[in-house]
Amino acid sequence: MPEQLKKVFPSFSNELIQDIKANEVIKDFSAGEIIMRTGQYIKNTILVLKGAIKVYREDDDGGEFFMYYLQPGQACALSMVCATKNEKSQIMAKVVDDAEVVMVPLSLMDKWMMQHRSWYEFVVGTYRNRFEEVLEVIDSIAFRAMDERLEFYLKRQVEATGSKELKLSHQEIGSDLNTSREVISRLLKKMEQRGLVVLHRNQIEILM
Amino acid sequence: MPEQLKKVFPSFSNELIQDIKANEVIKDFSAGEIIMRTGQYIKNTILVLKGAIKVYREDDDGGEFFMYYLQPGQACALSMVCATKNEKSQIMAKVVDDAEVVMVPLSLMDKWMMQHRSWYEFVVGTYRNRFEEVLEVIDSIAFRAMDERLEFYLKRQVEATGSKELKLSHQEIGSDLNTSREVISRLLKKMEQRGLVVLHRNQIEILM
DNA sequence: TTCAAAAAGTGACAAAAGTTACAGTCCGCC
DNA sequence: GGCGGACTGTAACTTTTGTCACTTTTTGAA
Repeated sequence: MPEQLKKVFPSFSNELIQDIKANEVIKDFSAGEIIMRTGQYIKNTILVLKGAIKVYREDDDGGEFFMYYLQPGQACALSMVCATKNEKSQIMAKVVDDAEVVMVPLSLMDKWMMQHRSWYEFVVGTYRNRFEEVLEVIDSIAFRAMDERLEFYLKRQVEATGSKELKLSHQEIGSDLNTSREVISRLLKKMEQRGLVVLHRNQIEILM
Repeated sequence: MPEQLKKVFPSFSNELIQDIKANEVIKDFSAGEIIMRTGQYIKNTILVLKGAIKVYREDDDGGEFFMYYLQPGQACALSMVCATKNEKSQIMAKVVDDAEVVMVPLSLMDKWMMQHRSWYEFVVGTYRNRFEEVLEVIDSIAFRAMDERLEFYLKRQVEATGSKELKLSHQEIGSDLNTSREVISRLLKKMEQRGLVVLHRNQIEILM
């Protein structure tokens, strides 16, 4: 297990790995499970060892808006700055590929920040990367119309999954982008006509 | 001057204040000036002593999308995690009320994080607050139509300026929300009819 | 094999937002 | 007091997006 940690988080120092090992709880989640709900109290920082997790922002009427993926080697930025306070989660995290995650008690965060240079750098880097990713999401919704937002969304899925065969239904894309299935179907058809994608049932082949 | 720092940043320890004092450069900016441009290299962390600064996200075609205010006692979150790397600014910051800011060289960031508990807590808190604010901005554009986005925008202006008399033209609101002046005029008129605002030239009186 | 549910295609229409065009109003300045 | 520029109001129109209704296709389970 420490070998796996070291492999997935190569920047961590050996002492840090030891410390994590001494305090870790490893949990398995299967696809479809919800790791964290909006409003729930955050007690742990989450480090992803395996699988894929989609992070959403929710509104009051049940809408879900996709923000980013958590992949192996990454961590939930928000859970890292909740400090000791009784902070509630501002996001919802859903497992899409069977996942294995390390849960680190929040109480250790501050200590490790001071003790472990590699942890400090990881946290700061995580924060910066997430912030920048969220800014790009803002760009797409603030400046772009739905057709471009869809392209942006598909490109991110390709990046995140490392595959050009996306296993997604029009319905799922629609709810990730907070629009309707019909709109997505319409736009995908146009993209197919432009030669950017090939459509199959439950699968989209990206040619871009 | 150290008194002013202590007053505006009451959580800072005396040692931290001394350290800042030893390294600070204080700069004045007048309304309309741009403190930071998109793509510019970040060399300093910015602490606001006085005035008001609006932070924008820009797109390639000259569009500007308002994200949040920087007020006295606050700092630019993004400039705090740029670390030593040659990071480029992802945002644009425009002074709207004559401002006085402390510029702290980025090179000191890491050191202070380790040395000064109160700096560490300030940075982490800044990060959390900005992230949460940005998430709310995402909510407004992802889930809400323009009429509700406008209300959200006006409420934030009231909060930020501490006044219910907003000195804003329809044009400025339109470009902050990345829409046209006409749309804003239309929606404001409707809000006036609903009794939520009173419209004047270059000024909106908020009754909510 | 059949049947129900999920997925996808599509036309028709409604609503929201963006665009164009122009008129009226207020303000500071000469 | 008059002039030019910035600000605001508004009608008419287009485009984009959302919604409704219905069909067809595919898949998996009984």
